Amino acid sequence: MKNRNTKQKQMILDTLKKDHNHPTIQELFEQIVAQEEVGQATVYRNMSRMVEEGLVNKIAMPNGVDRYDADLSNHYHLVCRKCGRLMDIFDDKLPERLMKIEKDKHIQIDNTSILLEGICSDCLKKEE
Amino acid sequence: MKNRNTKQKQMILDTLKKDHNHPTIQELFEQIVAQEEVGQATVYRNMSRMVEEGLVNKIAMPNGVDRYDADLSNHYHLVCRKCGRLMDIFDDKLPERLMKIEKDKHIQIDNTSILLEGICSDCLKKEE
DNA sequence: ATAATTATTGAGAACAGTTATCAATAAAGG
DNA sequence: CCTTTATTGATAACTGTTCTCAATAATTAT
Repeated sequence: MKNRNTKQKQMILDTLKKDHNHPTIQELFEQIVAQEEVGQATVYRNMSRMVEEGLVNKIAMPNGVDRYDADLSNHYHLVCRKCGRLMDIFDDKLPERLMKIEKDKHIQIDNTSILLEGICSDCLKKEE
Repeated sequence: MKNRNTKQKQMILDTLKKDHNHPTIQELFEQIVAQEEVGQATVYRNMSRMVEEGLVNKIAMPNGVDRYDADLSNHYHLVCRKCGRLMDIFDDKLPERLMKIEKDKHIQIDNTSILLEGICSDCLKKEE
């Protein structure tokens, strides 16, 4: 008798799945509270549990608060220092290289987080 | 008349350079205070400035407090979930791949942080 | 169905790490 | 030296997160 399904938990996951902007917990909380009564402790609790369960990914940000991502596909992120957005970066060769490292260095890699800091393509275009 | 040299600032940088365990600010503070009078606000202030100046790297940890690194060479990190240590990972092919991504995606990458989570070679050996 | 059990919730207190405040100190330059 | 002003140290304030605990509600047993 563990890990019950509650409407709050479902609401939190649904909200994150719809939000493709890698929201913080506070941002998630605001969206959810607008639709339904939820305590923010509940959002914190469920988020960390869902991260443990692998339902959701946490993105540790260099200067600030963690962000969350319901997209579990193998991808990376770029935080743009112009517009501040966190963009998805997909690349199929990077995982191969990481597997090579895993073998060469005799380590076991369970999770990879790659955070690039720089300027996104949109902002680069505008600069010209 | 900006950016003066103080003995505190020097002390902080020296201490970080000697500590190869990617200490947190609190850990740094304890080491420094043992030798000399320093306020912890001073350590916080100088660390964030030194990160801005590029003298030092900040490592955003997934579950917890940021760690710092005075080794500016191009390398990555593995946090071991057995021993908890943060190990350096050097690989010369990864930067090439990232430069390829930079070109392909039309983005500008100023900084790359790669944090692998898993088990270090020492702990893997012990497990057998 | 109904009752019993217990995981989950919500509100707020507590906590940890970090930043801001401000008078005192001490670098840097004249 | 003397002046200027960046930096320091102590502490208060702040922010994001976790903890506490009684109330609630999801599951299991009756």
